[in-house]
Amino acid sequence: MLKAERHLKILDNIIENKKVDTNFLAVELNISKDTIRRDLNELSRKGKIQKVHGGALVTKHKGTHFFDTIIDNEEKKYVIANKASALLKDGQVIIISGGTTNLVFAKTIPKNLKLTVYTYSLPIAIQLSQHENVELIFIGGKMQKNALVTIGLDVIQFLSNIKADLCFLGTSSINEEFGLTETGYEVSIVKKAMIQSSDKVVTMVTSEKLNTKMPHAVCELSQIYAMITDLKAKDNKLEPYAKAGLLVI
Amino acid sequence: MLKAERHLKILDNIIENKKVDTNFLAVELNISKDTIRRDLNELSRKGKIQKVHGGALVTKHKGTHFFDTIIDNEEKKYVIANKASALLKDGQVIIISGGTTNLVFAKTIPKNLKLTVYTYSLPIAIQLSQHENVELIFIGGKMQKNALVTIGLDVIQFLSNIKADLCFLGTSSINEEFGLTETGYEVSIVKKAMIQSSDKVVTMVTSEKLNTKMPHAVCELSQIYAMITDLKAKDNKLEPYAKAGLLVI
DNA sequence: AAAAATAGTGCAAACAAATGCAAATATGTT
DNA sequence: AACATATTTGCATTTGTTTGCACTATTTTT
Repeated sequence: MLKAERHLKILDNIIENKKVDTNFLAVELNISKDTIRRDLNELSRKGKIQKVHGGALVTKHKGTHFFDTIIDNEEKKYVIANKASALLKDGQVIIISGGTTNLVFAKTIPKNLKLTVYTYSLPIAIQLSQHENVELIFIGGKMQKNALVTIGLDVIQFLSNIKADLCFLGTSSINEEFGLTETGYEVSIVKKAMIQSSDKVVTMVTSEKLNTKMPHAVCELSQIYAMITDLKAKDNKLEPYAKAGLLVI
Repeated sequence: MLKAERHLKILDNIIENKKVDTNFLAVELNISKDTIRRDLNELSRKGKIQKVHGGALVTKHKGTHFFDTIIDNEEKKYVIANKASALLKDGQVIIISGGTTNLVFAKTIPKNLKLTVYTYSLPIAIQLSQHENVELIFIGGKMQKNALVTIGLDVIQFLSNIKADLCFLGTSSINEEFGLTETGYEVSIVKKAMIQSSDKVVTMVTSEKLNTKMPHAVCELSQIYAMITDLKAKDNKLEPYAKAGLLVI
């Protein structure tokens, strides 16, 4: 059986049952569990399914509400988010980009902290609208439906008029040589603008995105103030970044 | 059963009953109490539930259930929304203001209609992000937390640069003599700007708001093209408005 | 204050996932 | 067709997770 054919069968199965089980598939499709796992990894990377221990689930579990969207590596993201929250101080003006890491970060921001927050992410705006003490400014523009963030000229223009203390960037990819890179062109442009509008840039990276590279450049390592990961600060995977002068947290 | 699957079931259960009981779950999901406890701990760490002795409770945040917020007079609003949707045509550019009537309206917009929609309401943006064929532009600015809409100079400025075919206004109050009026000053200003930016203004009014008045003026009846209510078009409560030249629907 | 119920902890067994490797298969090039 | 190259697959090994059990600690009830 062809790999692509197998993938389709797996997807069918997952849609029908809302979940799928590695062992079941191995028997059903008559192939080793290893291969099934590799298939699930691949489908998960493409965002078609949500991989979990023992199998996978449909990406959007319909019927659950907005905040319950399944978040990849949620544990890791909470680790990162908590470290990030520790950087915040009363009275700061910050910019938060999109992505699930930032969404988790928004959740962990202490409710008593007085902040001014700029964001262009709809889910983050919703989250922060629950924070009494956050003055929230939403950066308007054309909505990108999949990511639920605004993009385009309006966003860039808006950003060009503000100056924040900190900018928290969720990160597609980071790499010693090329710095931050993004999958999408438009998002890369917006992130550049965010960096221009902030004194210090903090990037949040889950460990599996370390040392990867995407097509669209955002910035060099030298422009980044701090990098937060789910790893211990002295993990030797992080050594090159510390050497490059980043504050590794 | 997969662990992740179990977690979803627990969440479903908890949302339905507002609470959940360790023993019950152990029997229901056919797994040891130890595991249920571990599950509850994990979900609690993620902030999805609130753990208590013997089980767990829902974590309630205002606005958590965006799509099922309690809507006053929901029936009436669906009547209005359906009439409003009938006015829409492919290719139109429309502005939608805030409020629950407009939220219901957004829900009833046919998914196959190609529209460009400007809005400054977070819940409406979320709703419309589910509509494949709607090009959605969010009008940014400072968020007003209670109403979940943006307000202020940025909004006015943004509106001054656009020109829409139709503008759908949710309405606080309407009155033969004073026209549309609003509770809040800032919202009244924004609505004025919306009217300026549109060829035609459609106002949606639930019948109990007819012939009432609020402190801040928005516009005269003469500036309105159509008024949609939950009543029959020829209901005699609506006669004065028809006489004033409005298209009463 | 004792009894009952619930919760936390450490442990070992079962199970699942990641990794490296080599054989098998597919793909591209001359 | 023959060859080199790349991809895919299964296996063995290592590493990490999950789970029930026995035991202890804590909380609730009587």
